[in-house]
Amino acid sequence: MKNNEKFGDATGVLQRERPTLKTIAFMTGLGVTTVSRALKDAPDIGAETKERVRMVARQLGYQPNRAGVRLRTGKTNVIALVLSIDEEIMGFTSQIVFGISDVLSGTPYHLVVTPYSIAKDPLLPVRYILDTGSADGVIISRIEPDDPRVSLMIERNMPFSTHGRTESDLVHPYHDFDSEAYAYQAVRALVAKGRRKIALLPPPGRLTYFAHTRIGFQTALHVHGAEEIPLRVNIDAPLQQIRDEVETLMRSSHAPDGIVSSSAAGAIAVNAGVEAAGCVVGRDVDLVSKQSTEILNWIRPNMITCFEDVREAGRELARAVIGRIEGVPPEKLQSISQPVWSDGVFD
Amino acid sequence: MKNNEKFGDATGVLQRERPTLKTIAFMTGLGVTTVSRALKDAPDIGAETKERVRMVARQLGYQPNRAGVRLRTGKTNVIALVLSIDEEIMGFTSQIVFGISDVLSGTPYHLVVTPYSIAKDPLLPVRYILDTGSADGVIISRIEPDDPRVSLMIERNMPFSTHGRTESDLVHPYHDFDSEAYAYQAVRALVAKGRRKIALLPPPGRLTYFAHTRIGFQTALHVHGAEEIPLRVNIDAPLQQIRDEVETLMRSSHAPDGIVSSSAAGAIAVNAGVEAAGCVVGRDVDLVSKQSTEILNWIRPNMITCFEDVREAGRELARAVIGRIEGVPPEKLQSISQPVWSDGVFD
DNA sequence: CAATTCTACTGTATCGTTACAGATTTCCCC
DNA sequence: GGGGAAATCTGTAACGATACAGTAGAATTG
Repeated sequence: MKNNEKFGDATGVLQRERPTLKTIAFMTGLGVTTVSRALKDAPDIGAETKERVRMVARQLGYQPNRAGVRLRTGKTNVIALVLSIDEEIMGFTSQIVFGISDVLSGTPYHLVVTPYSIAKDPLLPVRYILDTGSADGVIISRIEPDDPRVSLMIERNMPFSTHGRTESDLVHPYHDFDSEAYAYQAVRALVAKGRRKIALLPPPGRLTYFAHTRIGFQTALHVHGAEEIPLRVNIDAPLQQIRDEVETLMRSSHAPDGIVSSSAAGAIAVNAGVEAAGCVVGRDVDLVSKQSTEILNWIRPNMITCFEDVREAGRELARAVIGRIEGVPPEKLQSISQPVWSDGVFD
Repeated sequence: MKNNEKFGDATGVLQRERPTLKTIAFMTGLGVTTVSRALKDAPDIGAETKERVRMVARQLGYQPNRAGVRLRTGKTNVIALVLSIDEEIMGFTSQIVFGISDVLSGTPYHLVVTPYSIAKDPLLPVRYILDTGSADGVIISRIEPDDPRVSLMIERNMPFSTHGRTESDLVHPYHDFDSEAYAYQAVRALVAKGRRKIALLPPPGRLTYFAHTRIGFQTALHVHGAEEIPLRVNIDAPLQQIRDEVETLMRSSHAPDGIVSSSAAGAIAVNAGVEAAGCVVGRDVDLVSKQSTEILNWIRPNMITCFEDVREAGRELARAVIGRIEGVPPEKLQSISQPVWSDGVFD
């Protein structure tokens, strides 16, 4: 018996080799197939046998060999997170990674991080994953209204979820922050403070939530009778450029008395610009921003901030891909999180 | 011939199936083994054959099936990054991930992120990787002087690199920031500004770089004739606690006139504490911090800052593990990065 | 009680790759 | 021209898991 090579050492010394189905089969006296089926609770295996197999497996610390499963079934047990390296630096990435891990840690899935540069083709990493079948599910961010990655993955039948929405009529799982509500409420908060000349530091125009932000912003301006002071940068611009642009604006005759920023890093640059122009946030101008950590409040307590729970977003996204892998219809895997304003903004 | 099932479609329509060695073997008329060996440039394959195989492989967009390789050879082509979820929030994690990816993107390695909580056993994730053989190499951080993960991985012969050093005599690859130099130079900078009563917000005492930091700090105090004002928190404490501690200290009779922080987030809390006590950084007290983004300078331009290039650290760490995997001796895979002070600190 | 169905289990082939032990052909040398 | 080495190439088995098509024996049925 060939098995003996592996099990012949009856002295009881350290069993170094990693246990496989064969090990369990040998120990229980069953066939490998039976063991395999017993461990997945197949209906054609006797209850007592299952129990016995499970006990031995537990005792040996058996963990299925991922390569074996993957080769035979095609199931990788991998979720790929496709990240832009140009993503906001301030904790966004780590929070989303940790959020995803929160959920995956209770599953057999591993998280593979696949960064790309928006300077190159954003389709590349997705194509790679599709062509090599290297993941069971994919999470992407920086979604565009008609994102080619979304249509590609749907066409190729790859489960995925997106951080952000598209605007095509392709139905897919997503999690998104309600940027329209955010912008609307931001303006409302400024108006409540008596501000009427309001500038917006928006997301890049390519991304879907740019439109959401603008709609909320403009609606609120209209409803509350405020006026937009145009600003010619977005949050993807270098901080220095945002600062300079804001400084110029603040020194001009049409300086805003309120500014809404779509990112924490952007708000920091805006604040620097305001101060460079000799103004003070909270006195000459009010500044609203969203943030994924509490950092802004530590820096300038009189900034008006709302919290976007990116870690929870990560959790939602992970739940969504897994749901999709398990066959849940996409329309049941969509969620939108609401802005949470810090104390005192709205009462 | 069984192959025909796969290649019988002579109409030339879409070759959807992913190509394997068998595909190439069929197209070139060679054996599977030959193709395999040709692609790895084995010496017993004819030059012309190799060329032909490479051409066909390229043309088909052949990519070796990772599960096949892994099952047969045990090589996973995976680097595992083991991260504490309690890691500094401000971009540390993302920078290190992107740095590692910079290097891995030119290799067949994928990056798997494995977070853990320091509340639980830090050995767990490492043990899991060792027991399941799920990576060819591991990167860990938050290194302790006698880190059990290091001895475990050496014992089990798992290539790894560490962000931070140990103090045992186990030789292993690492990358570290020179915290001793940082603390020394930080004190020197404060003394140069006329400060003499200096407090330190150190790393947690468990970690190796706590000692490095303290040595640099105390040496500089001694050399430059300054005095330590004790502070009873470390950078792992909640920001609120740091703030309160600093505020109390600043209000006391033995308030420091200089503070050195070992993290950017810590510096923000320190600054808040200083201001809460009615003092101003740059006037009543000078504050030195290191940071991995430029954020502090945007917030409080008169903080004294030095830059720790965490992304480059990620690159170094990735190069180091890969070196180790390829058999480079560990002592050749050690590096220490020096603090880079912002303009004007030292001239 | 023979025929059928059920229950519980098992052997074989296979996924894609590579290690290993040949096999075939050519070439060289004495 | 026979022996042997060198140069190329190839078939088989194996890694660990699972799909599938059985099989043996017990239970049920008419």
